[in-house]
Amino acid sequence: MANSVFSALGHPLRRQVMALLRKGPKTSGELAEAFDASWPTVSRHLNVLKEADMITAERQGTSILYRANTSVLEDAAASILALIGQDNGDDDDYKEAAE
Amino acid sequence: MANSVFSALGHPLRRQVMALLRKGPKTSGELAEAFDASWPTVSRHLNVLKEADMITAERQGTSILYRANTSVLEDAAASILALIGQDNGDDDDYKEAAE
DNA sequence: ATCAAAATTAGCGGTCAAGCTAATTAAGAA
DNA sequence: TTCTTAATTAGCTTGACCGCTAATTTTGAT
Repeated sequence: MANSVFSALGHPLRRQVMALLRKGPKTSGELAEAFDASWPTVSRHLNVLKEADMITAERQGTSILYRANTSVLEDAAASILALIGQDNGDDDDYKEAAE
Repeated sequence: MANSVFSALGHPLRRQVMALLRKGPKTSGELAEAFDASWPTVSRHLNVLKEADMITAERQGTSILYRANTSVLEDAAASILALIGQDNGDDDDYKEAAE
């Protein structure tokens, strides 16, 4: 969902995780070592990304492999562009519409 | 900056404000009436958007006109696409890089 | 069964976001 | 000046987020 994806992107560490995963899957340990933050802290950020469906986790023996889910990011970019597109969505009243 | 833009997009009311402003400038009052939230609440959301440089405010007599700043959203969309692009940014170590 | 490594969960303290009502500023009209 | 309307700021409460250390789970090896 849009809320969780944009909120997840709001933290620089999480954007950097996505940038790292762009180049291929990585284990939690590899990701944790790439940052100054403690391992539990990185792990929690990974969980935020997973909740937003931006990454997938797969057990690989003793480690867990994370992969980026690029389609969610494509959708996010598209929804931003829709916000500034000229195609007219002509309703003006958002009362009761907020989640 | 990326942090504030994505965080701002994390709230549905703020995305809806941007969607409304896509169709032309509006006063704070017009925006406040479009939502269920109280006027002060909407006003604070507008301030978040302004801090993120996503809108501009201009006094117009007794009202204040808000306009969308589309270039910031274009940049945001581009930076998401960069996160999933194939062009190789070959550094793997984000230690000390987090803000 | 035991041990070590990988990773998450629990728990704590501090800060920040979100909503409201009430009070205050700013501008224009009478 | 005084009054009304537009909008923000102030103050408060609630809940979420962020970082850490310590404890727990899970897997695989001995």
